[in-house]
Amino acid sequence: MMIDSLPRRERELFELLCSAGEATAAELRAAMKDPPSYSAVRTLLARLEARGVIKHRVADQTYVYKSVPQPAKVRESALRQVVRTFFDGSAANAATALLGLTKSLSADEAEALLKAIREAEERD
Amino acid sequence: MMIDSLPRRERELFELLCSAGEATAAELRAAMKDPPSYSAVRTLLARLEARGVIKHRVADQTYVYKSVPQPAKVRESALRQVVRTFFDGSAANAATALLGLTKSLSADEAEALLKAIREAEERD
DNA sequence: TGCATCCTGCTACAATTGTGGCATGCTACA
DNA sequence: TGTAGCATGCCACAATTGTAGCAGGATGCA
Repeated sequence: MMIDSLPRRERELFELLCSAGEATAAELRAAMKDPPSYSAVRTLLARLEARGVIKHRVADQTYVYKSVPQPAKVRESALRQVVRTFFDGSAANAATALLGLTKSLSADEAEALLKAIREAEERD
Repeated sequence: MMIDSLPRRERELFELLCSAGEATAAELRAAMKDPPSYSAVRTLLARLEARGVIKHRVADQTYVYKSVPQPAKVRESALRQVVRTFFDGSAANAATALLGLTKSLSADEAEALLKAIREAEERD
């Protein structure tokens, strides 16, 4: 199911869907850049569903889509991909770079980071 | 130039190239999954070059390709994309998740992280 | 009850992508 | 010197993707 194997537009939709959690065709369309017709969006969603990467439920006579794979799994594989591609496999370097992009750090966030660091150190 | 606007295979090559720094068609082909013919790879590279996202120099009668945009820029935009898509815009959460993926943490890495955290806190 | 809506399921088709073939040109070495 | 080995530049073409149109079925309200 690997996300990088999806064609451009399907991937865009899938990522949008991951970011939204759940969404209808219209909502997703609104979030796309250069949104094609509503009809086109639905075709793409149908293709994604045919591939088995997303599924829908019906609510109010409208399809509400969501990712089939666990969000956590998708996230992890996306992270690994970035780490491999841009950080020579070093997750730590990637994390450091990420912190460089952070505007502000709440106390909770800082604490969670420190905890994650301690745990990573223990895993040595 | 946005990387997500590239078609599947071109994107794959571009990412491989980012990861390698510089590479020839043959090297890139070797790194691809389900490598198509050498000829196909060269066509893709030519297209990427036509788009202006990669360029080549000649060394030993062979083209050596590399990314046109600064690696740092590409990295940053890739990170931002992941953060937006999978971490609701929170770089700190993404960094924390990244640490959860780390096998081991060297002293240098841990120190760099702590420094980055301190700096992020000061930016508040 | 009839008409706007909004959604869905097809169907269709052009453009882009993915892939490979072939002729040509430069080395290198037998 | 000629022939095998690579690499390049075009060219061609099938498959996939990107995009949209249209018919049909619910819903809601004038």
